[in-house]
Amino acid sequence: MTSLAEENYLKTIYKLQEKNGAMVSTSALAENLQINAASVTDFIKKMAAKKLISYQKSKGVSLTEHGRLVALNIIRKHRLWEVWLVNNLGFKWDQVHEIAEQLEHVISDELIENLDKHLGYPKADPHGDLIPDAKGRFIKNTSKPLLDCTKGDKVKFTGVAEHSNSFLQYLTKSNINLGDELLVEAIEEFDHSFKVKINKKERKMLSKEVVKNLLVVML
Amino acid sequence: MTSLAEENYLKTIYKLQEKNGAMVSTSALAENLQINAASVTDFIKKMAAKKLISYQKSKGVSLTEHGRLVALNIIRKHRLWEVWLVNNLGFKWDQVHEIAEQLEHVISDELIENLDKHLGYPKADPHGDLIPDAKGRFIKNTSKPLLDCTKGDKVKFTGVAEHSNSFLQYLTKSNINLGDELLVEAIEEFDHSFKVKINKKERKMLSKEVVKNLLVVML
DNA sequence: ATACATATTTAGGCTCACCTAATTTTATTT
DNA sequence: AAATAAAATTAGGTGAGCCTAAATATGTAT
Repeated sequence: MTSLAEENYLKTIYKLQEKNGAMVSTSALAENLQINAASVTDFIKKMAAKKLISYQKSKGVSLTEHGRLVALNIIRKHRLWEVWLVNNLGFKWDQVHEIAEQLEHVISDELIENLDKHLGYPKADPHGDLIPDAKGRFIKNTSKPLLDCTKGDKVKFTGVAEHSNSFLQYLTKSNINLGDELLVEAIEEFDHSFKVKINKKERKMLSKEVVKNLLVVML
Repeated sequence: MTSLAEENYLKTIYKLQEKNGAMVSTSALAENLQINAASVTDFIKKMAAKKLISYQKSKGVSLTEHGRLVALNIIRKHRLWEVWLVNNLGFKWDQVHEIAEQLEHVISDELIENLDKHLGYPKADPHGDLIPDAKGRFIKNTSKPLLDCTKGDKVKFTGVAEHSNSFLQYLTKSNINLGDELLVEAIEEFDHSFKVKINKKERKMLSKEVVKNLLVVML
């Protein structure tokens, strides 16, 4: 029903809408999909005709309710596959994105439901991103950037706001892992770096750039 | 490197070569791929140019060594995924083909090696078809059709020569499963049907059409 | 060997998802 | 408000992988 290209457009529009609000521009789409803007204009017209998105000429696109559900289904599949790759196949969290980008397009509702069951109905993927259910619903998310915390806060590291391999690998080699307890011992006023205690053991300095991208929940 | 279409052609050529000998005709390919013969002619020319197959005009095609290795790699992936679907996700042997047809095209050597390991390096898929290793090598296959057995033979059911859902479902509802021990108690001369004892318990009559498609090894 | 049937190839065309170059629209600066 | 820059669209074109219809080659029966 929806082609590979359509699925990739929908997923990208969804993510850009999450990040920047309602309307997604042609150029933002082109940039993120690595496709020429002229091609994007072409394609979004066809998607609008299929009622996957609504398109206002020169103003950008947004997902229709239908398009949103299709996008969430792809995201659901992507994240479930990532869980499987990490938990069952021994991949690291910085190795699974590309593979999941392929697996997410495999079509079989039964496969996905069986996979979900097999994995124990996980609520989040290896990066802490929440996994929507088959109807596109998320559990409530109470996480926020560590940056928003203050001295003395005790929190749990539950996700990342930045998914680049360099950031993920930085965390891995710093031995900071999902689920770790972080205690904010001090915040340097000058550069907004944090001194944190990890799992009641190690102390670490984290730059503002890092704490901005660590998502945590209060303990 | 190889496209989805190329992979499907290679796989189909491999299977037809296995079944009918060296040369595969345009029409056989067209029929099996459900593609118009004219399109096939077109496509095989391009594949020959890429040295995936050798093509003699109006005579048919055969795999080059390179093409054969690519084909075996797809088959390897297909069969490993089938094992996973049945052993880990709870699918039945008649439900996995279509899903594996999609999964087999996912590209990641590391994924396949990790999957192989995760599954415990299986030697055969849920239908008893042997799984080639990463270099395209099979273990030696000693199976033969039950039809070739004689009265008194005690054998193990290890595979099927016919993969249609109707045959697989017939076996399932007859409670005949891979690994079962079969004892040939009698062979009816008239219609070549077999009377067999299954797992030292049940007796069953099996038509010639059935015994022809049951692959067994001597015990 | 000729006629006929079947298989294969050639020729021309289509859709999908992309492209470049040129044009138009929108936003920003002066 | 006019000039300029940036974004978006239009127009025309490409390759992959398919199609139909027509032409040619191959195989079989008489």
